Amino acid sequence: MISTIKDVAKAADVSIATVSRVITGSAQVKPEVRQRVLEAISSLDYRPNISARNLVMGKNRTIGVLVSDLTNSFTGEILSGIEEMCQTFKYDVLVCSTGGDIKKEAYYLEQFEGKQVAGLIMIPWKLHAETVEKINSMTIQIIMVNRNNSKLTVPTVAIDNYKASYQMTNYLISKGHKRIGFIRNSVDVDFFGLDQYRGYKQAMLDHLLEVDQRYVKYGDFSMENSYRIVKNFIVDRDMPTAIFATSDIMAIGAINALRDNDYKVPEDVSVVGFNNVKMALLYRPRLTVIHQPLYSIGTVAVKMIANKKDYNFTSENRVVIMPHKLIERESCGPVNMNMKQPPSPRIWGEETIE
Amino acid sequence: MISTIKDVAKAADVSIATVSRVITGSAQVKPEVRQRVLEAISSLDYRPNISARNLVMGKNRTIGVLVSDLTNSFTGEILSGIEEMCQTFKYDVLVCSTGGDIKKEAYYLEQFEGKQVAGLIMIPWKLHAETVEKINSMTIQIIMVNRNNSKLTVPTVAIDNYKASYQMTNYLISKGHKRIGFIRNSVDVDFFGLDQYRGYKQAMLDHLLEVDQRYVKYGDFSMENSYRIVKNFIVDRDMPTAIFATSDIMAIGAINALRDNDYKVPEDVSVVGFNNVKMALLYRPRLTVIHQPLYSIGTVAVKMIANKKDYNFTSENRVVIMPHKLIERESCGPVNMNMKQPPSPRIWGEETIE
DNA sequence: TTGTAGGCGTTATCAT
DNA sequence: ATGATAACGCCTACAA
Repeated sequence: MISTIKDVAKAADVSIATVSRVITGSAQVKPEVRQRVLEAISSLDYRPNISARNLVMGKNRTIGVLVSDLTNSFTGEILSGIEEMCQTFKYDVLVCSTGGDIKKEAYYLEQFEGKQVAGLIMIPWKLHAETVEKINSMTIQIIMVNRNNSKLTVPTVAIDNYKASYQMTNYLISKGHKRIGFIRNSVDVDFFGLDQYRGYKQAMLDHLLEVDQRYVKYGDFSMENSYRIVKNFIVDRDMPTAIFATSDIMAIGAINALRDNDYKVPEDVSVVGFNNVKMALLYRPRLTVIHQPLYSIGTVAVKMIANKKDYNFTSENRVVIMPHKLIERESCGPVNMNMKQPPSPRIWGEETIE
Repeated sequence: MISTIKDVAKAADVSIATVSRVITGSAQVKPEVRQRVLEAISSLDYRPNISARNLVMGKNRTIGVLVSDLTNSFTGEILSGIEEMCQTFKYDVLVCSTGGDIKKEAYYLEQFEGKQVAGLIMIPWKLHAETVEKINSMTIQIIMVNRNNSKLTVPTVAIDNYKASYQMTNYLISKGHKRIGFIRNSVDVDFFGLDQYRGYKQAMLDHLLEVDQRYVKYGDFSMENSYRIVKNFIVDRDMPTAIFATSDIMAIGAINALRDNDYKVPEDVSVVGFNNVKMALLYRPRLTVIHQPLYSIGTVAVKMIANKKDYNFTSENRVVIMPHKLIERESCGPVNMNMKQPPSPRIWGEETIE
């Protein structure tokens, strides 16, 4: 049987008010009484009921996190930062996963509102127009992670995707590449993919290079899709000399497609990634990438909720930009002018996870 | 301003009891009244206060999850199963991460007890003796995932690590390997590492093969450590023909060390992994592994809490065994009797994540 | 079918 | 320093 504050009061022969004082430390209690209470607590194995406490306190020390995919290490690394910072701020972390399902997204948004969480951090794959509207009209504090959009009015943490992409494209160009494949994401209204594409385009333009739409493809963050995209480059016998994938997993998919067809990376084709998840370093060749401070992004998101006043968000001043950097590793080299074409395209099975 | 059930009652001109009835559906309400209430709810944008509801219902629809590492995709995949099943059972998922810190482990165990969660699922790296004791004496329902121990008295979900390991070792032997390196984990009292080692040993014994302790090493689930272990095999000029790593990441670390020194996998040395996280398939060569149904393990853990009575746990009958399988891919081949030794061991930098 | 009222376990505001 | 007691928002007998 679970014991309540009343049981403790009875056992220690004091009022419940006194018990409450010793557990909250909200007021002085005579040491000997305090001792009696403490003993009663431990002998009865008493723990305060959180629901009751939250109810009377009118505040919910929990932060909700709404993610698209928990198995993704990108999510995991941000989540890790969120969790750590919540520990220091004494927030509970409530996690829900949508799998990218827009219905679930709407449902959980309402659930979280019902729970009246202290804040909600969203780590979505893509931003649907309907969701954006809903988000803007929510009464709870929402922080958007790594996604942005002109219609959005809630605070956001992200890197400067435009600059990062511009920088990486410049780097590729500096290595002599002119035909640069670009695997982007998130059609829709999402600024994530848009900013990255703009950065790529501008860098090309600044070097008087043509943006050839045959080389600009839409992925969906999956390795399978980028594998297919590169496979089509091979089938079409029209391979760019470098491929800029806007996620590490997509970069790996691209390299795998290349390798499975006897292209060498980076000798024949250079491939670069985006994010710098752990796998970017585990994979061989190690990926040259744009590094995003995922863990820090998570911690900042929590701070934005905990110290809302300090940030003083307005509709103009609502996005916190985190630093990124370009990390040179092994998957990118100088352009190879005489890239060999394989004798003939092969037949491939699709890659799937058993 | 957040509205309560009273506001709704006033707006709809009924009692709060009636409002409560329409939101819970616990009793019949005249359709027109019901309609009025519904309208009031939506116009006031009312959401029931979860704390109040939980308080009066005397139950806490939340399941705690205590993990060691959120960035690990092993954790992510189990968590994903947990989350999904919690959705269907209408549980909230409260996540805490310890980073393997035993103090934090104890702290969170108490926190969860205080919250009186419906159940607590633990996904630890290793099982410390002190923790085991604490776990056994807890009043809340705990489910242990993927770890076991003779001292433990709480329900557990896991695969049969002994059989899995036995099977994999047999497979290696069937490929002609006799000198098989084994990278194990979790010293302590943990059955996880122990069972796997026993399986390896038995398979060797059953084939009259010597278990050479020079080839049995302790990793810590990290890629860095297994990299170092294999590097030492090279330095010692004493390389087994196959390496059985008890986690995929450690297998990748082993392969990377091999590759960085011009050993070919699987031509020169075979390497196999354990778990089958997504990376096992993304990496090249694709890893031959023991597959663990991580997602299902997560779902089962939740079911064990939700349908506790059905499982009828006793101290003898407390572990639920999930099916595993051996998946043949590319990282393991027949033994190479004439494995070349590199001219001389090189100097390596340690692998670190920036 | 609907309303009244008691109680869930806490915290906090009064007195004392 | 301590003890009554009134909230907190909700559910549910019990009455009407």
